[in-house]
Amino acid sequence: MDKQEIYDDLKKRILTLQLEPGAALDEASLSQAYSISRTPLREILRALAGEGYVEIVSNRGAHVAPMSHKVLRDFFQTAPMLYSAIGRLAAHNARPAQIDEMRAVQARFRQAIEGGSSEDMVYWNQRFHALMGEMADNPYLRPSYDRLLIDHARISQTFYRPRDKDMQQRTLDALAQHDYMIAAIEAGDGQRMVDLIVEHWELSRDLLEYFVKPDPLAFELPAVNS
Amino acid sequence: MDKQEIYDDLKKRILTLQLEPGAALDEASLSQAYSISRTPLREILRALAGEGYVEIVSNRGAHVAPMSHKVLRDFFQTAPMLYSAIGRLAAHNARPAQIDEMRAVQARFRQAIEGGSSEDMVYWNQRFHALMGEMADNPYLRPSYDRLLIDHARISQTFYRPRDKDMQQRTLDALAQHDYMIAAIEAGDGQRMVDLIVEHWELSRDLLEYFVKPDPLAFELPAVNS
DNA sequence: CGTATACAAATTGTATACATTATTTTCTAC
DNA sequence: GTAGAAAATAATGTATACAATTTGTATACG
Repeated sequence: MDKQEIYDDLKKRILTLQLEPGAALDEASLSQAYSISRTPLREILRALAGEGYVEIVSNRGAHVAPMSHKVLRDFFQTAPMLYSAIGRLAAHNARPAQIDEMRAVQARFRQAIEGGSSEDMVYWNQRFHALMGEMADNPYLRPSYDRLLIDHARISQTFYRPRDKDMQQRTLDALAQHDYMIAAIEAGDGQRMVDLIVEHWELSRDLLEYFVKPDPLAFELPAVNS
Repeated sequence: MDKQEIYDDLKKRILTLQLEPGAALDEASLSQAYSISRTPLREILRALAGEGYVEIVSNRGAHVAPMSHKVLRDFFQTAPMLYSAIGRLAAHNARPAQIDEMRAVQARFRQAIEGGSSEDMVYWNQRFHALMGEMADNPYLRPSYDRLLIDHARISQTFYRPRDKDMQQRTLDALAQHDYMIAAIEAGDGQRMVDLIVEHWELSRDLLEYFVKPDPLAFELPAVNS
């Protein structure tokens, strides 16, 4: 494995929760596992920290970025705005080669759904949306957007129930929405894209909010939307 | 200078254009200048790359993040949305200690204006807005917001004319708006904050757009809001 | 029995030497 | 004299050794 592959491998393991949120990333073990010295491994960890996959505290090493309760609140608060903005820009700025690549990724996503591998599903879905971020071609929005995608992948993985019929149907709906998105991007239709993104988000959000109880005390307290 | 100080020093030099966009950052020279070895210096450069201050290309070293024409277009397209979102959140989430710190920073900004040092002005204005980003306390929005602030500082510095009477007046207006913002944050008034941010942005934008021609072709094309 | 302190182990941080990749210069062929 | 290739130079990338910091453990003391 060269440096780039190690980098991608760690990303994938974090996205698929093979490396759990908060898990310690020991430099010595990792460098031994990947057969490189600590120096380049440290640089990889620092690059991952810059993208939000990892948190580093001075003299206390690197840990997989945690998923606290606050993270979930902020996630639901922030995602719709950024997803819409990225979607609109993607429709305006996507290049033909990128659209081809998106079709290829979508095909892989479809395969993963048919194959029933939830890990692959989460990964190729993530690749689909990451590619949309590339299409948007806005260097200011991307770092935030990509961070949202990291946690979106991890949250989905956490709550996914492959045996649940309802959830299977929702997954197929999401797959179909992806196809419509590709069409909207190809047509350069920004408004259509925003509508699709909102729809897509609501599907995802309803699924997640079913499992996420933002406040465990809600049962004992009056139900107030703060 | 310890590692953190070197890190901060490089940030400051990039923000104030002492290190120009695109300038090469040679590892050997820098490590010698700061009296540390190349290993920790490389880590600093990689951390700066993660925040958008620096761009690193494999085997070709680090350069100060460039300021292309496209960057300017994207900047004007993206800033209003993120600035408003951050402003609203800051009003909702600011903690008393942060408000105190903001007052201190604002005092320094006022001093810089009175002292006439454009470098200090840009720096303390940047600190003011960066602090607002901290107050907002949203880990997803911050990386994008901070990147916008980097280029905002650099663009301002590029076009600032300290002798221009009109520009001096606008600077004083901006200073006053900062005071109103502190009041809005203290009152927890998110909507008031958004209004102030929009006003503040328009002041800044008008100033910059006077110098920046985002699209030389616009003159020949019909004026369309795409 | 709980707490504090001193020592030991483990982990991260830094410096230096060496390897690899880019770039520049120089030489040769045409 | 120019173009191309080869060598020299200079840069970045990696490995290893050592230093500093943190964490864990044992023991002494209240």
